[in-house]
Amino acid sequence: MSGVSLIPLRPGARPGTGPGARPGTGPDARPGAVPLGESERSDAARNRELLLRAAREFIEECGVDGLTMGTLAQRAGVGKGTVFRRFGSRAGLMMTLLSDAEAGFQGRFMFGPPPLGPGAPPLERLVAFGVERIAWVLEFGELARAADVSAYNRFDVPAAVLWHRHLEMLLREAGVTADPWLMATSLSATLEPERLLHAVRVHGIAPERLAESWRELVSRVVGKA
Amino acid sequence: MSGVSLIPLRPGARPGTGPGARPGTGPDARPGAVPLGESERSDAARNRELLLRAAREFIEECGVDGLTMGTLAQRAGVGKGTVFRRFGSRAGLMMTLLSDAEAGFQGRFMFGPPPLGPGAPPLERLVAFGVERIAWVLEFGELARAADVSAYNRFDVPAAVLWHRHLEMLLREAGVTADPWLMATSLSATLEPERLLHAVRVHGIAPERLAESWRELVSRVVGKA
DNA sequence: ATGCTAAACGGACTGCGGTCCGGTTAATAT
DNA sequence: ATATTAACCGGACCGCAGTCCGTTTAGCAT
Repeated sequence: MSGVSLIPLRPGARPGTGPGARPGTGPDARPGAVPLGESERSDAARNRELLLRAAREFIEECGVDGLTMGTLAQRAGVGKGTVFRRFGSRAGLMMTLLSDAEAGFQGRFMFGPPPLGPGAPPLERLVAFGVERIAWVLEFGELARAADVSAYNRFDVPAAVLWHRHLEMLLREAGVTADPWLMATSLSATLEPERLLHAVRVHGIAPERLAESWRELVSRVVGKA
Repeated sequence: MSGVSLIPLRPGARPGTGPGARPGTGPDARPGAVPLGESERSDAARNRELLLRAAREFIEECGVDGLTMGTLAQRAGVGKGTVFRRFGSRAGLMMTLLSDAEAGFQGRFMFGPPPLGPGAPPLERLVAFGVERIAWVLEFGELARAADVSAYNRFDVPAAVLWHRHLEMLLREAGVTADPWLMATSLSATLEPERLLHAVRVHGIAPERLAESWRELVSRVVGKA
């Protein structure tokens, strides 16, 4: 429970107010991006912590799918409106819950030691990225699935954009000249939580096999098969 | 409005009764797979046609997202329960609406003329499959998106299993020995309606560019770059 | 025609995500 | 201490997907 995302998962800058908050209605109105540095009222901060703690407890007991916004509000002893003001939506809540894990992953592939971080050859970094991501999804995928907002803009969440750019950059460095943007899109698709979880849970695919297939795929894509 | 799926989109054999119908409760109970050949009561058939017609009209006017089950029932002049008994769920309704287009696509890649159908070299068939699929998604993707049931088993819908097997077979024929099953999974992921639609609608990617990238991808995967 | 029964019908009902708005309170200025 | 006010609070409310169950009816046997 510490650290803030290097790149936030959600567009809104503040950890509390999500994009779901109504724009421009009533005194609560606040533009999506706050100038940063604005502080939170003490009761708001207290309730946020209360809610996050309650949410984690509840998920521990009943699983991600068992958590409803109403129950959470009740359990935390606050009104339902408060939950939605803080997190914008159920997906927003899940993103907040994920933000530490996400920040850790981002930190490792951007600044960490090779081969995941900078310093290794691009192909090795690509392989490491996928392998690490697969492990990450196996650990946090349930939450990640619940954090997927249903609209298209699921791919425009800052974290997703960051992974995509990272993949695209590595592809370019590896010498892929044929539409690296779309190639990165295809690679991202391969690493989607829903599919990965399905392969493991329903078809009993071993994680190592996923990793090996990823290695094969990226090797062929960069032409070093 | 003719023709029935070669491989149904939904597990239930009958065009009406979906998997969502409660199993074993009350007189309506009917096992998922009916022995086939069982006939439909005339009022049921009439209402099904009524509902499908109304649904198509409504979608024409208000778009897929504008269609709610309650409104549809009202518009067709039947009860809400009837809509759900017929189609099981909103996703089931959408699948039914898609079934003609889906059957057409299936027929073309399984029995149609090369290069999509049998007769062409596997790589060419792979390329054709993706290109055709991209065009299909651009036409029916909105409906396909709404037909995606939210659970994992979205990938276990018969039609999805069929595409997957088709891709896997072509990969094997093309000489891919490294885990064709997972490779087919990655390729399927690339062709998902949600991502394709996002690329086109949000990022303004031209369909030809999608097709070209697909060609590049499969070429590299089969090692004929 | 009449009676029987399984299937179909329909609308009230539940639970959930998400919104609204009148009342409350923390922070600041005086 | 007191006044001011912007932010926050809470729970009633809405629309929608999906379920339940008492009622009706098509199809068939007599």
